[in-house]
Amino acid sequence: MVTIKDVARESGLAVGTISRYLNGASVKKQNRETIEQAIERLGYQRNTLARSMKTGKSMTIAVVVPQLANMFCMRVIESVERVLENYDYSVIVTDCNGMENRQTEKITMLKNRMVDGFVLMPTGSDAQKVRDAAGDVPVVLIDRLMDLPIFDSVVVNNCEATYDMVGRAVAQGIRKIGMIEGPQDIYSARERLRGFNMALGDYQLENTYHVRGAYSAQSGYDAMKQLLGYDLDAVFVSNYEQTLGAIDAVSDSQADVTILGFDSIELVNTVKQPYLFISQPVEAIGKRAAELLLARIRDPDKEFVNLVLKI
Amino acid sequence: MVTIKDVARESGLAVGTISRYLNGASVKKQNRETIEQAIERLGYQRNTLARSMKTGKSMTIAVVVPQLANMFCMRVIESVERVLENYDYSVIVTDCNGMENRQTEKITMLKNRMVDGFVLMPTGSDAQKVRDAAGDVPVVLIDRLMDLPIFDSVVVNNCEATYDMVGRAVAQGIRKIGMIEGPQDIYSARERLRGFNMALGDYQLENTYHVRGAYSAQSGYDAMKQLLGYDLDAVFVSNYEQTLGAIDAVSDSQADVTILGFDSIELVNTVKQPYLFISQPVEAIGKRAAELLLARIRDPDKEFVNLVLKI
DNA sequence: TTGAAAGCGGTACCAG
DNA sequence: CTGGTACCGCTTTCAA
Repeated sequence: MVTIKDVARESGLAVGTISRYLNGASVKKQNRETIEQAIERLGYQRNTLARSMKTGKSMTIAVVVPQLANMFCMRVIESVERVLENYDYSVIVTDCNGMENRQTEKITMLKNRMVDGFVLMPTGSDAQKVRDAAGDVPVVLIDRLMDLPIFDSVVVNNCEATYDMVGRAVAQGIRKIGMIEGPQDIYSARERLRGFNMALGDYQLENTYHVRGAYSAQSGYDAMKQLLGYDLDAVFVSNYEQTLGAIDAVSDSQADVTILGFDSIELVNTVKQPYLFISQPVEAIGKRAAELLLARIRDPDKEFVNLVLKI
Repeated sequence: MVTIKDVARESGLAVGTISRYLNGASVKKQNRETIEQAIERLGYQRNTLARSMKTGKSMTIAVVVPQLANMFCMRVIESVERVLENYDYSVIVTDCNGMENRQTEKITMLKNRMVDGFVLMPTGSDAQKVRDAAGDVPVVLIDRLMDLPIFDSVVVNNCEATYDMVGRAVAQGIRKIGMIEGPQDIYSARERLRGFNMALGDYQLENTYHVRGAYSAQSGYDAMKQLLGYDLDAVFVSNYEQTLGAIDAVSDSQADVTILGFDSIELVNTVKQPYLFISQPVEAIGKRAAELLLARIRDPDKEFVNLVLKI
């Protein structure tokens, strides 16, 4: 490994001078050229680790999500990255496999690697645990809120969006609507349920049936199979994965049920059953999260900002 | 930040002793307890950066892919991670947005962060460029090969699998088969085309039409629209994203065409058109790649291993 | 502007 | 088994 010392020796200058050159401080023109040549000749590359150790910053942001194989997460992250790269931050991604203690471990490990900030789609809702793991490194929450308002965050108006979507269904003459709920320890699932129940009340809908399931296709499938036993015009499904399963179930049973769900699914046009969906602004979520994080890094003591994007 | 020195002071021992304790060397029982208490009291956490700097290893593996929002990539990565975590490696993921120079940049940056190895789903095929960027850090290729055999790799038998699938279609009486090719700078696209052409010859299939497209749904849609202008029983589509578009196109046109493709798509059961597919062993790809990488890290000078998984 | 030297938080060697 | 210390590669004073 060729180090700054090698460059110093090669160019006949002091290490400090090379360092200052590397960091854009002013260096006599002649020396600058000597240095550039030496670097070129030696193929020197700055050791980011050593640098981070001195400066305490790594110019790296970590994104932590429940799982990688999730299109919603990944699309949000791509957006986060697009913003952050403009500010010379690198983005690294990790998942915690939906396990809260793994999440804590990963955050701790990343903090000890001196990442400068976290974008977190949280698993569990113990904010204090996250805060402890992250130390004083900024954290921005996306998609889900936790039990304490001690982070910046970007979420969508799940409750209202759900409410509105039921409204649209009602406007189409649909009145018997079932629901596949998500896990109630997940913020979005709770909010969507809340919105659904509000709509039930306001529109005076009756004959409704709820089944609770995990955020997975299998669970969506099973839940839908159950609901198909009832006399229902439509079923609201709490998330993307569940929707995949639900559609499969309806298709299997040749049933005639409108599905209301979150996020457009692939091949949405080829699905036979009527499917009304709410599109989440993935691009905007990522962008705003990145911006919040940058702002927080600049000013660690500013007030928390909790963004609710209207769908 | 609480350092090893603080722990030394707090416990009245020398830094060296603390370090040795941390690394699992033998420490007198009494001292061990003192240290543990001090660590507990102070909330000490080892600084991974400093450690990496001394040891030259970071216990981190980087996975670099063309894009994050790609289920195939992510499922492979999850598998990689499952293996590597057993060996105490952390996995971080980055994408290069399908740009070769970005890929080089990312690899360089990660090397300078002292990652211990790369799992790379390459963009472009300039192996030397990757080797230069990675320095002497091990690289294992997945899914795609490059122009020089200077890396370990795990790919599937794209050519044969494609050939066989066409054979199966022929066995069903299908003879007029079109093809949506992938970008020919991508290994898998070339191999699949090769397999397809071999089948054309061996089965003496005629009336075939090819359209070349990008690995994207839009491109698959457009290509299929074109092909639907011909008299075809089936169309072989080169990858997952293209297939999504192709199915959409067929559905739009109410055409009656069997689609042959790679990877099972979501909602595959609800798709009206007949769809024959080849499932890639994502789990195995990731597992084998991780194992190759571990082996290479252990023995940097062993011969390159190029695995071709039979589908 | 530059060189010399003191660290950043660890690890590893050496003498005891 | 322990303490002391040099050093990893870089940044950042401090004098000159």
